[in-house]
Amino acid sequence: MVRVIGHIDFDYFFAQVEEVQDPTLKGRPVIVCVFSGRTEDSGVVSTANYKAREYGVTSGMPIVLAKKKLEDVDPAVIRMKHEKYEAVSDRIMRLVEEQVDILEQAGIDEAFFDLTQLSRGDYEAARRTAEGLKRSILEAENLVCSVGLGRSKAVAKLASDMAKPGGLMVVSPDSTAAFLDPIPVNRLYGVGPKTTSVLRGIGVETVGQLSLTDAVGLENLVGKKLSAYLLAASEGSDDQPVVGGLGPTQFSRIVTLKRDTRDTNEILAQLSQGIDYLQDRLSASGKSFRTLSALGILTDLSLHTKSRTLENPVKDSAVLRKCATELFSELCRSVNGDFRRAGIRVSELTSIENQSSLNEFTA
DNA sequence: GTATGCTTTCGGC
DNA sequence: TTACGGCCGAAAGCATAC
Repeated sequence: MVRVIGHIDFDYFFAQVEEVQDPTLKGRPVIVCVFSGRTEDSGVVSTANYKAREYGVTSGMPIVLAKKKLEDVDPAVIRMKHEKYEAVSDRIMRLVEEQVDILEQAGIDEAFFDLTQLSRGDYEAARRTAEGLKRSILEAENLVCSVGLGRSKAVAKLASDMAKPGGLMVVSPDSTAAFLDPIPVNRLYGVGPKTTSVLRGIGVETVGQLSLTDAVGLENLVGKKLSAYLLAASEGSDDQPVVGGLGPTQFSRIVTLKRDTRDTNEILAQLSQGIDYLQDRLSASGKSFRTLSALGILTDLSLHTKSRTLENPVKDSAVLRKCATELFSELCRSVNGDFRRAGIRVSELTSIENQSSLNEFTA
């Protein structure tokens, strides 16, 4: 049976949550900002509502610049409160989960879902379900979202994107080819700048052109595995499943330092709470990590990292601290300038149950 | 040579 | 004129193994 996959995306999520909580904000430009604490207004815009975007404000823009662009129009400048948005997101995700076969959360403000069983492959039935979803979210939380339906995760995601703001786009199996054909190849999952430029080299700019590419020639160019995937994806027929119950695959903490420095001890002191936080998250989720990375962002905003993968997963806080110290020491030695921001990340997470059963096998 | 795993960097939100 | 976060997962760049 042809699958029915959905993607849901909460529009300008953080700013919209703020609007719902304070209806007097509606109609005004709203920017939700991360303040780094360096100086009064140092930091960036995380999310801008559509009114603010009309004046050229985008996410990632320095707060000072956004304020300048909005100086004549009385913007609401709001400090980001992540826990608040997370609570709203959790409620919405649970609401959606009740109405679909499987839900796969993909970040705080988006998720994939599978409606194949529920709709019995009928796209009109699925459309009604999607409309019901949007309605229930509007009734329960007053929040607008965009939804896309299609035969694969990639198609569903592209469709929800095109449905913004606040719409629903259904790409039936029959209309999939026509929908995908004009889309630039770099919009496909798995296609970054490198692959895009390789494809451009053989005159392939759009997904439609990709689907007409000679399989053998493509294989010689990008390898067997990627070429098979690309050709499947170009027809919307890749079969990546929607997987429920997945947690995050990495935890990280990054801070803006009190002052620029390349002193290992100074950096570690300011990251100390962050390390504790990662330890707490590991414990709370029952995970061990195998890879630890030290991240540093120089004053020119360039990113530098050092990472280490251990032979076996660990959850021990002493190991975490010791490795972090060593990695930062190496990182500081390897760069020329001073760091403005520093962070730490644990990845290659495994749950403790898996680890013990693995030990039984390897013992 | 192709697949796999690790490290580093990139890009989206 | 400049200004500049904190996450996440993906992509690319390698090294090594078969």
